[in-house]
This record gives sequence, C-alpha cells and structure tokens, in this order.
Amino acid sequence: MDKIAVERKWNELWQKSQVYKFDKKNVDNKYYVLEMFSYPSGSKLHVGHWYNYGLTDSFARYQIMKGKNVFQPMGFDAFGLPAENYAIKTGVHPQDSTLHNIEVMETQLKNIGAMFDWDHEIKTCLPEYYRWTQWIFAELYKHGLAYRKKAPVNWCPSCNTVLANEQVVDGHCERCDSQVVKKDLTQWFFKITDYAEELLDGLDGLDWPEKTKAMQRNWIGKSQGGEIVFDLADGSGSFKVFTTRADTLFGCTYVVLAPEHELVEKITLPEHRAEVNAYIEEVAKTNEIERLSTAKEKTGVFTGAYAVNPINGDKVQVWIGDYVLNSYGTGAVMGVPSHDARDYLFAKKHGLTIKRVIKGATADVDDSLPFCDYGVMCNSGEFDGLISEQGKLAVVQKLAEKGKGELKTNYRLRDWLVSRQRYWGAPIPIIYCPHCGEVLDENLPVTLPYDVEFRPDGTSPLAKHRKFIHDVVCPKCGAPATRDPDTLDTFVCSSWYYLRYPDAHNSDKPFDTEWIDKMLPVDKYVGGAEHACMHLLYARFITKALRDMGYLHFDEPFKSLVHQGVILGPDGNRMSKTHGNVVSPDDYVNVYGADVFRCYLAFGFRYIEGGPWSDDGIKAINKWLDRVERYVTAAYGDYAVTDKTGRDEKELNRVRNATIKAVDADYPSFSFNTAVARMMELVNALSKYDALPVKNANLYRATADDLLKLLCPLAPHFCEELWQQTGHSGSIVVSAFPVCDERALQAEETEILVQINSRPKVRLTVDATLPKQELQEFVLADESVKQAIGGSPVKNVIVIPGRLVNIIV
RNA sequence: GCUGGUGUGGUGGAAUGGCAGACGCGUCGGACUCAAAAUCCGAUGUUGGUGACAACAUGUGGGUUCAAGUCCCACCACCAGCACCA
Repeated sequence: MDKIAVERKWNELWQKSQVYKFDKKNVDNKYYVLEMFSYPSGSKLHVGHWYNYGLTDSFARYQIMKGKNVFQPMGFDAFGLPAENYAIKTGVHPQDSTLHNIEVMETQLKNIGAMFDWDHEIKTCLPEYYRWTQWIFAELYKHGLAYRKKAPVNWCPSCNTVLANEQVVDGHCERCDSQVVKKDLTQWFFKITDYAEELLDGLDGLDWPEKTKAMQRNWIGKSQGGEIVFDLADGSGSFKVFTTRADTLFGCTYVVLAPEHELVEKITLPEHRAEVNAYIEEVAKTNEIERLSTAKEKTGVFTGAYAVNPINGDKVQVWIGDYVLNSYGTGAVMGVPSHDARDYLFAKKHGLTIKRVIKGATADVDDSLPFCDYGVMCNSGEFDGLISEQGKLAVVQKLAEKGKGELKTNYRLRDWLVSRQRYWGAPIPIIYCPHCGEVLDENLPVTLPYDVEFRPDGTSPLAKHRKFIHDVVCPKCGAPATRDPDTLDTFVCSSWYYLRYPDAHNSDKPFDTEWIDKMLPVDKYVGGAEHACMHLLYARFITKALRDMGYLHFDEPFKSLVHQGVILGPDGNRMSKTHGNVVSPDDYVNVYGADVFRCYLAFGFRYIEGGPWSDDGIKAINKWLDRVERYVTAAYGDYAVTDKTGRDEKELNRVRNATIKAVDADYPSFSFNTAVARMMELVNALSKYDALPVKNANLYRATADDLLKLLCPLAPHFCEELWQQTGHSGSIVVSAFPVCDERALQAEETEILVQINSRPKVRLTVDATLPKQELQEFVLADESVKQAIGGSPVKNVIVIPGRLVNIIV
C-alpha cells in the first residue's frame, strides 16, 4: 500500500464528509479532549508536537469508537514575547509573522491526521478572541479581583527597557550584557490569593498525577503560625513579623526587614544611612534566585534602630537582609539564632546574642545549638515547660490579649502580576482620567494598533503610540484621558481558552453559560508538566472566579489530566536550536507516512516518561503494518484457514479476545506501547495459520476485522483503507470498538508451576476449574512432584489457583 | 539545600507480591535466491557444563514474606521542580 497517498486520500474524504463534526444535540454523551494549544513558533512542528497531539488524538479516536461524542478542538496561543523580539530583529510585524506561522502549522497539524474540529479554532491574537480576554479583566476588576500596586521589574538601563526573567542571563541583559537592575512600576494584579484555600482543597478531588498536585500544594505553600507586632523602641511606629515558631519568641535577639520594606527609609539612623543605601542598591542588582540561594552567605546591615520584643520587652536590633523577601509574609522576620540554622549563621557572623529558649524533650535528644526541632520551652518565664506545639499557640494567645499578635495562616502563593510592558498582547482595558482616576473601558475590544515602532528606546511600543494612548475620553465624565499602555500577560489569554472553544466564534458573549455548563469540564486534558504551577493554577483560578460571578456552575476546569513525557534530542538534551538537536517529524512522515510515525511514537516510549529520540525500529513498525496488510488481505481472499501449529481455532479466538481486553485497557491509560505490543502478538498468532483455498474462514476474518479496529486509533488512514478494500461499508473510524468475549478466555486446562521450598521444580497441566483443596491433592498425588519432594515431610502448602503451588518441606 | 521521580539484558521497554526480561530493535545462524533486497524460520541475561541441568541476576546494603523488580529501612547515582518560606 502506498501509505502516503492513502493518507492524503482519506484526509480529504474525512474533511469533506465531516465525520468528526461534534454532534451538538448529543451533549449528554460528550467527551471533551483537549491538548494544550500551540505557540505559533517560526520553527516547524517538532517531534514533541506529534507526540502530544498525535497520541492524544489516538486516545480521542478510541473514545469515539467507545461510543462517545468527542469534541477535540485546536488553536493557537498567539500573543507573546518571541514574535515581538523577532520584530525587533527583522522588522517583520508580529501580527504578520504570527499569522503566517499559524498557517504553516495548521497544514502540518492536519498531516497528523488528527480529528480536530477546526470550525472552533482559536487564535488568541485576534480581536474576536482578545475582546473577551479583556472582558475577563473587566469582570475581575468589577468584582474587586484586579488591583494596582507597585512591583519591581527587571530593568536594563542601557536598552532602556523592561526585561522578562528569561531575558536576564546571570543578572545581565541578554542583548547588551549590561547589569540589570530592579525598578518599581505600578502594575495590575489579579487576586489569586483570595482563592488560595480553595485552590488547595480542590486538588483532592482531581484525577491528576499526584506529582502535579504535590507541586501545586507546594506552590500555594500554606503555613500556619502567628503574626507578631514589634513596636519601634522610640515609639515612632511598629511592624509585624510572621512566624511558625512563636514558641521561640523569647530567643528573638534581633529582627530583619526586607531591604525594600517601607519602614527602612524612615528608621535608619543617619550614621548608618550610607551603608544601608549601598546595601539596598547592591540588592537591587540581584534576582530572587540569587538572593535565596543557600550557597550564598547571609548578608545584612544594621539600621541603627531598635524594636521591642513584645513578649519580654527586650530591646532588639533592627537589621535589613536580602534573604528576607518583601513579597512573602510581612516582609520582616524575627531572628532566633538559637533555634534556626540560618539565623544562627547570621548571628555568628554579626556578633549578635544567642539565647537558648528550647531544650530537647527528653535527655537523649541532641539539642546542641542551633536546635531547630520541637522541644520544651525554657528561659521563657511563665511558659517554661510547655512543649513547642502548645507553646506556639500560648505565646500568640498571650500577645493577642495585648493586641500584639494573632494566629495567622500564610500562603506562599502571590497575587498574579498581569501587566506587561509589551506590544504583542491584549491591551488592558483601563483609562486614566484626570478627574475620575482609573476607569474601566467597557467598550470592547480595545483594539491593538498595527502601526507601531518596535525599536526599544525606553518606552514600550504602545506607550509611545500617541493615538492609542491619547485619542480617548473618560467614559464617565467625557474629559480627555489616557489609556493604560501595558498589555496582559499571555497566561491570561490561556487561562480561559478551554471555555471559548465550544462556541469559538460567538460574537455576543465569551461563552454561553447554559451551553458551557454542559460542555465543561474538560474530560481529558493533555500537556507538558512544566505548566503544573502557572497555567494550570491560573486556569483553575479563573474558573472559580467566573463561577462566583455566576457565569459558570462547575468548580474545576480539568477533571482529568495527563502529562506527556518529553522527547529529548538524540544526545539526551532537551531539543533546542542552541543544542542543534531538533528532530523534525517531516523527515520521517514524508518517507513512512503519518500512521507509521504515530505507531512508532506509541510503541517506542512510555508515554508519560518520554526519552531521548532514536529512530531505531521505525522501519520495523513500517514492516509490521505491511504484515498487518498481508494477513488482513489474506483473510479476505477466497480462503479459509488451517492451523500450522496443530492447535485448533480456539487458541486463535482466545488470543483475539485477550488482545481486545488488553488494548481496551491500554488506550484509556495512555499505555500505547503495550497496546501495540499486544496487537503484535495477535498478528504473530495470525501468522501461525496458513491460508488455503477453502470457504469457511469466519473466525479468521472476524479476527482481522477486530485487529483493524484495535489499530484504528493509532493508524486511522491505513485501517480505513483496508476496511474499504475488504469490502466493508461505512467508516471504520467511527465503528464500534471490539468487545471481549470473556468465554473465549476461559481455558479448560491450564499449566501451573509447582515449587518446592519456593524453587520452581515441576510444571503440571491441570483442569482450570479445580478448586484449591482438590488442586492441592492433585499436585501432591502427582508422581513427578513426589519424586521432587523425595520423601521429606511436607510442612506447608501454598496454593494459588491457576498459577502455582508452593510446597514447603 | 528541600521536594518529587527514576534506576530491569547490548538497546527501547514488559511484569494486580506468584515462572523477571512480554513486545520490538540489534546481533548470530539458517531457508528462499546466481546474488542482493524483501520475506520466512531459529537462537540470543550472565557464568559453569557436550548435555539434561545448576548457580547468579531488576543501582548498593539490610529487612518483612512460603514467595520481592514490586512492600519497609538506609545508602548511591541520575533527572525534574522549587529556591533560605520565616
């Protein structure tokens, strides 16, 4: 068979007959399969795309054959930084390059032979989509979930531009190598932290990999402790620290503020100012990863100020240190050198007091300092003798009575910063009016202008687009106003696209609430594990926020999640241009066809593991499909079948049904490699039968039919062609998946293993229906078993019916 | 550093606590052929033995069990994620 010609033929016929069109009337039986949509990159589809889309399509095709009404859409996450960088480099407008890339990728995606419903294609960079991204911003704003505050950005003083983390290499600008500094800008945030608790709780009910759930739990990072108020010693103000170890408060001998803490400027004494300012400037140059690195020495400087430990009135020094982050907790920590390893090092280095307040619970505990485990309080006045677990509550309670503390749950999760000082994104629908302040622009879409200047010169392309910024009046009072010059993080675009798909071109609404409640949640979501914390968390947040606004009536967007593994380059590295190890599927698809390539990807890897690329064995898959063709064709010659091995047809029927059973379990669990292996076994079984010119070949033909159906999800064109060639009517791709006949699996006789003292000794063929007791008697009566035992007394016999008998002598 | 994962022949990988290595690749041998390709058949964990067979084998060392790749403990290596989380 000329596989490539056949693929072209069926691809066209399927498009024409709209065999994959989602049946809107049959929603009760819907099955929503979604692969994370593509970024329209300038390089073509790589092997990883095929691995994700091709094999998930096989899963979707399996669901169709199991009678589901499958909805499987495709689209493009089309905004983003690379297109803008490309524009700066080449002058090609992001819109032009992006739309062109999409066109190329659409053609390539169609070659996979996936049953995407292109009628509902999404391109996030089109106004028909991003107007609703802006609508989401507007709704969050109206419900108090979008707000502005100052936040630092990476700033390259030489390029005069904001850099993404990705563009900062070792603290330097990737373009000009200048030292990158932090700069505060007022930016928009989404209040994802309002949902921290629910995002955490909701994980329990999800059919997601445990690994991913664990990562989200860590990311949300719930911790329970106390918030404690420290007054400044001169009475000029106060600040709070968060701690999970309030039981160690008596050992607090200093406090450390983040260098960015708002109080630093105010409290620093004149004689310390120079040192403090120099330190702050130095910290602005480092990124968070450097600041928090364990390998780095803990640095800090004294501000000259003192605060009062609220539990015992001690005067403690106020320091600043880069290991304290302004974005976590209260931006201030108490220093307890005796019971915290980090504080211990810090205190040793700077000569600060170390005071034990916890001792080991029992004498055998090594409680030499720093002693960081729970223990018993000491040197803590009225609290002496309390164990840490009780002590940390008691201390906070005592402080609460004086208004100096409260129990507090803290989350590591931060609010979602969505402002980007970029052009190629959805404009933020906010207008600034000199009279009314910030005003939501509900006249959507706020269209992204095409004619902009990309050359970086200190302002983003939108900010210097006079017409876009200034050609606007306040919606409230009509006064001349200005637009927000920033665009939305592309994660905002991708946080709701699964809601848009089922009705992608609706121009009245982002989605129809009644319809969406029937279509969602997504039944199977497939994509890379690298999105575990960002995209997957944002999507859950948006779903919950829209639910609380009354637009949705479900809690979670993705009921079931699968991560495909990563196909590495042949050298074992991640495929990338820099490694020069990118493998193009086209080189193989042009030679062997899409079906062979899909089957190879299915067979050669554990789907969720992935691994280094190697094309060893792709020829073998090609040959195997040729074998399938030969046996299927033979079955439909005017032939019947005799058995070369001397077994009767029962054996063929048994293998046939065993294969059905196994493959029927493998597809839904994404175990494609074993599914192929089982089908190979079936073909091997078929090969044991010779075709001879007699009639009556029903079983052989039925087996061939089943084989085609089992294989169809992986090699749809190939199977459709053979289905037609063997005279069947209708399309195999929507035919019913074979059902296993359990009766065929029940053998009358079975071989069991007899072990003596757990060592395999004798094999016996026995009646498969023998109950335990009789099986034991049968085995013990057997001559060869008696011989193997050799007269030693039998102490114990373990019988596993159908498998083995273990005789302990 | 913390957390999670992985570790099985020359190789990709199979194994609800029950005969480790299914199914492939590769290699070796054979059939067909003038020859090659294609196809088909057979062998293939290691060691010892002509042999039937025996011993040893799932990163290392212990443990539980009649029975461990699988469960428990410790360690080693590699990979991924997170970065002092107060």
